[in-house]
Amino acid sequence: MEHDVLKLENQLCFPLYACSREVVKKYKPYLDEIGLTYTQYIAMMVLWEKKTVNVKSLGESLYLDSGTLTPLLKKMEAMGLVARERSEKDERQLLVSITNKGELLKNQAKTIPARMAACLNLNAEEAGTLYTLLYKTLRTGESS
Amino acid sequence: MEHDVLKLENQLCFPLYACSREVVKKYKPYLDEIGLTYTQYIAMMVLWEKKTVNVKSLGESLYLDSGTLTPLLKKMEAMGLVARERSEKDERQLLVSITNKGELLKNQAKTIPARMAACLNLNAEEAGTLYTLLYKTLRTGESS
DNA sequence: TATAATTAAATTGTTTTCAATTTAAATGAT
DNA sequence: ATCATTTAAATTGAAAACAATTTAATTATA
Repeated sequence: MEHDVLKLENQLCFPLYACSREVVKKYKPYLDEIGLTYTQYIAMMVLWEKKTVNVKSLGESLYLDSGTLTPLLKKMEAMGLVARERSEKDERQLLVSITNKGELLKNQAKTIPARMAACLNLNAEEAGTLYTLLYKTLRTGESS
Repeated sequence: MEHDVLKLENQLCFPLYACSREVVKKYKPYLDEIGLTYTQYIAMMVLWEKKTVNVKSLGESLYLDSGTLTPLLKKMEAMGLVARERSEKDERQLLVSITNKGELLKNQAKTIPARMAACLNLNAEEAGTLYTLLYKTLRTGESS
């Protein structure tokens, strides 16, 4: 009865990986209602809060790089949710700004968090603990 | 100072999604040493334990479907890590079996979990709590 | 038995993600 | 001022993941 360090059920990373994908999948029906993918949804969250961000800082917020964000933002621009324009102060930077249409979407989105939370059957304390541990892990070696 | 339910920092799903990707990225240098991707690595874990599984049950173990697994397993077959053959009892099923070469890889892999754990800076209690909460969330609505 | 329904993989097409490179702009050093 | 370095996005190419469909085999039903 050895403790096998390579057994799937003895890993911490695996439930993290699987849980993340399953939870994102659970969002799909709600996000379909407002025409967003999960990645677009979290990008909109940043924009609902900040109104304008450059790609770099959006990427830092979402832990995504320009390889992911550039096509995502072009599609969101085509959907009329954001505008993209170069910074005048620094032409290297692309400023992404929320449009009126993007602002209006927030009204339709605001019921989603509560409906999702209801899916998860964690109580408030458990959710808080999970949140804290995930952010602690996320901040590990932020330098990478 | 309203509590904005659509603020990124008020979400539980986001650190889950970001943390999962960051942790998988942390595996990369270790997995590169043995020539596996993360998905191949967790598939190997199931095979190191079970020796033979069909695609369906492998998918249930990993929360992945044949659309992901078929190309993954074909590549792993080309790498000589697994063999693929139809079940004689039920020709619909494809049996995936570990090869000698696949078995040997376990020796090289066995140092990985401890080295990864050292990266995460969670103590044993925190890791245990996180593990439990992730599996609780993962099992929510297993019917999906 | 014949037909319908179900199941398991594979396939197709799309999206996401990431690594690595490229391009262009800004900054720093000589 | 010139050249080197750094930085920000974009691009390219590959892998991963998923939805939806297809194919073939099995099981259930009429």
